[in-house]
Amino acid sequence: MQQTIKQNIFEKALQRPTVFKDKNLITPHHIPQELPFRDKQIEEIMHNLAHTLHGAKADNIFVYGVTGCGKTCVTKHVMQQLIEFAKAKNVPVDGCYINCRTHSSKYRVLIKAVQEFYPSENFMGYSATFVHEKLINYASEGREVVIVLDEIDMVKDVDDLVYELTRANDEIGKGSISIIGISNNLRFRDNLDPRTKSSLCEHELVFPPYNAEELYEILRQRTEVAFKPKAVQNSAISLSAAFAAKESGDARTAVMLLLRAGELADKKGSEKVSDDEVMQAKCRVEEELIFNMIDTMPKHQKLVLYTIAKLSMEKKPMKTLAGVERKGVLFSGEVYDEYCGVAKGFGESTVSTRWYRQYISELELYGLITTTASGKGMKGQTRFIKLGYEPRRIFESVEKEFK
DNA sequence: CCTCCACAGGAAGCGCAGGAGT
DNA sequence: ACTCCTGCGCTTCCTGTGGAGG
Repeated sequence: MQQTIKQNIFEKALQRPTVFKDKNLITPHHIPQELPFRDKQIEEIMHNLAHTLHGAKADNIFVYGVTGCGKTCVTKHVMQQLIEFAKAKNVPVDGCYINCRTHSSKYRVLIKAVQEFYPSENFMGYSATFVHEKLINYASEGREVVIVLDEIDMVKDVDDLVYELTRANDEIGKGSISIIGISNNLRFRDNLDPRTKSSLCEHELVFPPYNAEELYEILRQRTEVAFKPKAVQNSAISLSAAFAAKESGDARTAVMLLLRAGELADKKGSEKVSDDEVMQAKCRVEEELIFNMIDTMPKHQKLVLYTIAKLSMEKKPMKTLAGVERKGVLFSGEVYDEYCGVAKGFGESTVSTRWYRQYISELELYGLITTTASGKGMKGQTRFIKLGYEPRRIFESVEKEFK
């Protein structure tokens, strides 16, 4: 006997009420149509690229500013507009966007660019000269080509790359190649070869970080399109903006915060995103960051952190050493001894005390622990170590790995 | 005052893996 | 395919520091 087919489990997910109208519009990858507070930058890039529409080479531009200040968004936006316009007017202008984090050498960048211009062919494995020629040929057909190199500081042989691309213009008769380099590393520019610097930085553009009011406006605009009407309280937007502004003026963080807050509201079945959800989302985003960080740590650093968490939880009655008050505060030497025991327990070797101290300084740098130098009343010199985060969560997450 | 303790942290060097050059 | 080079993770060794104790 056949039973009636049960409702598909995903049906329930679809029927579930949500605060979102279109969630895609509030992910950090989405490029919005409007880019507030960046008119000046858009104008400047646009003016420069407009030369290409008259059949002339555009200046190379170097764009820099901290993460999440709109560099990539603005550049992509202007490029998109340029190419759309050129296509509509039938002007031979073309361009491509390359993220140098994934294409981190001259060769890989060139391959990627040529691949964009000849999508039907495969150039992987061809010699660097061949790829170079192919790119020149493409421009020589009378095209003004603009290549955007995002995170350009990640390219190992960046001097070679910029030299080759700028020099290519000497070989091209009609047509040109221009570069837009984007970086959030402010020192990168100063470390460039002087010749590279002068050719890449014909035009420089600085993107300042957003302040709280600007972030508020950005979030408000995104909320309007991504969330259902009145689903997000104004105070929740302000709070997200304030958190992000305090950290670094990073719009990406602000957007992520609001996205997570929306997801939390959905999970709870709430129709509104309030301050509470934003606060919780902030904790979650922080937690995600912390656990990602722990995830990528070397094994023994994890064990050291685990030991600190373990000892902080145990809160052993202190060895009465000159009456030092001890609330979750540990001695450096004591942690090392315990760590050796813990490592043995897991069947692991141990690192030397020197390297252990290195790990401790790093953990402090990450903000996972705080240390203070021993003052009076202590024999010799040591560091007091205190965990800056709830020990149980760390303890459990690391323990899972070694069991 | 000298020595010891219990560390901090710099410098040098070692073994290894992975990439570049030939 | 082979060697050479380089960066990384780590150890060993060393010097420095400041209170405790003889």
